[in-house]
Amino acid sequence: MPDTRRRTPRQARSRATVKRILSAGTRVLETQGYPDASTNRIATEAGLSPGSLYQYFPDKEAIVTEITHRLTRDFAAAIAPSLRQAAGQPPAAATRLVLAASLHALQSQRDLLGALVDRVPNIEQQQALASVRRNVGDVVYHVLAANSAQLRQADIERATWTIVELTQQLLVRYVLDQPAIAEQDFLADTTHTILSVAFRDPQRIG
Amino acid sequence: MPDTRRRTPRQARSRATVKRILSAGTRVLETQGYPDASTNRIATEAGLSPGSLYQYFPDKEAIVTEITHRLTRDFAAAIAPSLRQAAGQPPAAATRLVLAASLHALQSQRDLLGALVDRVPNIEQQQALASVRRNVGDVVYHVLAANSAQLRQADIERATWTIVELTQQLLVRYVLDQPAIAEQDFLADTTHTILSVAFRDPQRIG
Amino acid sequence: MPDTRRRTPRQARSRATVKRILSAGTRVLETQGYPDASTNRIATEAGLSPGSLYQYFPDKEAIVTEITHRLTRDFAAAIAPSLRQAAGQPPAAATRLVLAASLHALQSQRDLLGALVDRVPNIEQQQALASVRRNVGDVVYHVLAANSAQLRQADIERATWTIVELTQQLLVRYVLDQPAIAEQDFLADTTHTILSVAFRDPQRIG
Amino acid sequence: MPDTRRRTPRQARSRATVKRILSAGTRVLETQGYPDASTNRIATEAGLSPGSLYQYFPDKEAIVTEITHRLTRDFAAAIAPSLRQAAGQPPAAATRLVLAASLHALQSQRDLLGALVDRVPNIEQQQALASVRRNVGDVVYHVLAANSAQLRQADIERATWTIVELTQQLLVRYVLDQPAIAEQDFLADTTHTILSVAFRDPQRIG
DNA sequence: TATGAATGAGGATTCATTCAT
DNA sequence: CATGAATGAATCCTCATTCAT
Repeated sequence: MPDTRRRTPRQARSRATVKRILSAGTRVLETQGYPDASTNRIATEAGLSPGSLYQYFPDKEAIVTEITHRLTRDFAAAIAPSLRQAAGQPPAAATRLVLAASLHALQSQRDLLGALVDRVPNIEQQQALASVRRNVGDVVYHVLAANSAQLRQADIERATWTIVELTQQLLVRYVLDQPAIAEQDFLADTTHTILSVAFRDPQRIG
Repeated sequence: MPDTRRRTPRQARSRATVKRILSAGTRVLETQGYPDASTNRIATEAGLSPGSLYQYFPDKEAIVTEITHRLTRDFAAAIAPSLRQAAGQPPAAATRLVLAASLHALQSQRDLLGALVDRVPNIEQQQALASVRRNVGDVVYHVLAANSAQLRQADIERATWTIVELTQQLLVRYVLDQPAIAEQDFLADTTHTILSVAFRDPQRIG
Repeated sequence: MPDTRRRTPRQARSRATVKRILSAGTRVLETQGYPDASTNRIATEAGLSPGSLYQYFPDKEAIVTEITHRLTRDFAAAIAPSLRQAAGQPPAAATRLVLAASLHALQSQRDLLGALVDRVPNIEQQQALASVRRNVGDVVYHVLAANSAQLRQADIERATWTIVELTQQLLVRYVLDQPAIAEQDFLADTTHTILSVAFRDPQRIG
Repeated sequence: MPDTRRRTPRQARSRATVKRILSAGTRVLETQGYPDASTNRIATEAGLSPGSLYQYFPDKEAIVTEITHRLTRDFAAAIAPSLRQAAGQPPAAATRLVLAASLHALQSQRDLLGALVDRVPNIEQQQALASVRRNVGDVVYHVLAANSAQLRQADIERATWTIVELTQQLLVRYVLDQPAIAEQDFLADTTHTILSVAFRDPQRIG
C-alpha cells in the first residue's frame, strides 16, 4: 500500500484537506459513479479549486486508489482482533467470530462499499482487495491445515479458494442488497456453508 | 429484456447491421475495455459511419445493454435444456447438471464475460443478470420445496438467496480467474457446497 | 515530409477546411506567437469548433508542422526552376539567379516566415528547414566542385557550410527586418559575399 | 537594460537570492527548455518557495529576460578588451581578434546559448541582443569608415548590416552545431568573409 | 438510409500568481 | 522576508451526438 499522495502532509491543514478530498471523492463516487466522478466535481465537492487537488494527488486514479486502500486498510484493521481471537478456537467458533467482525466492518462502511463495488470497475477493486484476500486466505488455509483430520478432501488450496470467494460474495451482497434475512441467520448459514466446504461433518466441528 | 433498438428491423439488411454493431461492440469491449469503448471506435469496427449507429441504437448505453442482454439471453438459452432435464432428477444430479451446463456456457463466452464483469460497472450488469438470476432462483426454490423433508431449515427463500449468490460468484470467478482446480473437482465441490447449504445430509441427497 | 493530416481528405470541403485551419494557424502564429497559439484559438479563428480540428490533425504539433512544411515545400518549389536554370551557368550568374528567386519566394510569404522564424522555437524550424538546406547545400557543393580550380581552399564542405549558413541568415533577415537596402544592392552584395567565401578571385568568376 | 527586478536588493542576502534564482532558471532552461521552465520548477531548483520568487521578480518573463540580459552583458564584457585592443589594429587583425574573443565567449556559455537561441522565441532574444549588435555594429562602422579608401563600395551602413548579420549567425551556429571545422579554419574563413564584404582586396587589408 | 463533417460540453491537468500565516 | 496552500483560467484533447447532404 504505497503512499500515493504527492507529498507527505506535515501540517494539520494539509491532512485535513486530504481527508476532505477523499471524503468528497467518496461522496461523488457514491452519487455519480466512477465514470462521472470527474476531478472537477470532486474538487468542487471538497470546496477546493481544481488545481488544489493536484497538490495532494498526482492524478485522478490516485484518489480512487487511496479511497479503496483506505477501505481495505480499515477493514483489515477492523477484523484483525477477531482474527487473533479466532486463532485459539475451534473452526466453527472461529469462523463465526471472523464473519461477524467482517460483517460489522462492512456495514459500517456500507455507502463507500456500495460506491466501490458497484460503480468502480472490478479490475481496480481487485488490486486493492488482493491484500485482504491474501490475509484472509492465509488464515483459512492454516485453520484447515490444523484440522486436516476432519477435512472432506486433501486439497486445502482448493477449499481455501472456494471459501474465500463465496464468503466475500455473501458478505458484500448481504450488506449491499440487504435481503430479508436476519443477521443471526445469515451468520449461522454462512458459517455452516463455509464449514461444509471443508469438513466432513460440519455439525461436529463446532 | 426490453427492445432497446430504435425500430424493429424488419429487413434482413437491418438485422445484419445490428448484428455487426453488436459484435463490433463486443470486440471493442473485449479489447479496449468499457471506458475506451467509444461509439466511434465501435462504428469503425463495424464498418459504419458514426451517424449510422444512431439509426439502430438510441445511444451508447443501449449498445452495451443489448450486448449484455444477448450474453444473458444466450446463457439462459444454453442452460435451458439442462434445467428441463434436471426437473425429474434428484437434487445432486440436478445441481451438477445445471452447474456443468452453466460452466460451459460461461466458458464459451469468457472474453466477453471478462469485459463485462471486470470492466463494466456492476450496477449495469445487475439489471441484465436480474432475469437470469430470477429464473435460476425459481428453479432452486422449486427443487428445495420439492425436497422439503430433507432441508436443514424451513426458510427456503434464505437458502435460495445463499445458493444463487455463491453459485454465481464461484462460476464467474472460476471461469475468469482460472484457478488451478480441475473442472471435475470444481463441479464436485460446488455441487457439494450448494447441497450443504440446503440439506441436512448432502451425501444422501444425491 | 510525411502527411501529418489524420486522413486524406477526398472531398473539396475537407480540403478547404484543412486550408482554413492552416491559414488560421498561420494568422494566430503571426499575431499571438507560438506559446499562445492555442488549439482553441486556432479553431475559433478558423470558424470551427475545437473538436473539428482533430478530425484533420492528430494534435497541435501536427498543425504547426504542416504549416512549416508547407512553407518549406512552397519555397523549394519556387526556387526549383532557378536551380535548374543555374545548372549551366557560371557561378556568379548562377548564384544571383538562385538568390533572386529565393528572395522573392520568401518575400511572398513574409508574414508566415516572420511568424515561424521569430515566434516558433528554433528547434522546430530546423527539422522543417533541414531538407531545403540539404538541397541547397548539395547544389552549392556541386557548383564548387565543378569549379575547383578557382577555389580559395580545398575544403569544399567547409565552404558549403559557411555559404549555406550566411545565405539563409541574410535572406531571412533582409526580408523580415527590411533594412534600408535596395534589393539590387542586397543581391549584388550577397552574391559577392558568397563568391568570396569560395573563390580566389570573385570578380573574375562571373 | 532596465532593472526588471522588483526592488533593488541592497542587502547581500537578497543579491545572493537573486543569483540563486537566475542560475536555477538557467539550469532549468538548459535542461527543460523554455516551455517546460515553470516558475515552480525554478523555485524548487533555487531552493525557494514559489511565493518567494515574486519578491525578486515581478513575473516569469522578467526572469528569462534577466538571464538573457546577463548572457548579453557577460558577452559584451568578455569581448570588450578585444574591441579596445582591436582599435589600433589593421582590419584583418582587428577582425580576427574580435572574432576569436566572441567565439570563446560564446563557447563558454554554450548550454545557455543553446537553450536561449533554440528554445526561446527569437523575438525575445532580439531585444536582448539589440544592444550587443548595436555595439558591434558601431565598431564595424568605425573600422570601415577609417579605411574608406579600400572599401568595395561607398555604402558603409549596408556593409555593416551584412557583416553583423552573417557574423552573428556563423558564430552562433558554429558553437551550437559544432560542424567538423577546425577552430583556426573557422576563424580564418570568417575573417576572410567579413573582409570580403567590405574591402576591395581582402588579402591586402590584413 | 448512409454519410462523415461538425459540434461543444466536458475531461484531466498545468502553472503563473496570490495571500494568509 | 519566507512560506506553501490555494487559486482558477487556460491548456490540449475526447467523444457522444447531430444534421446537412
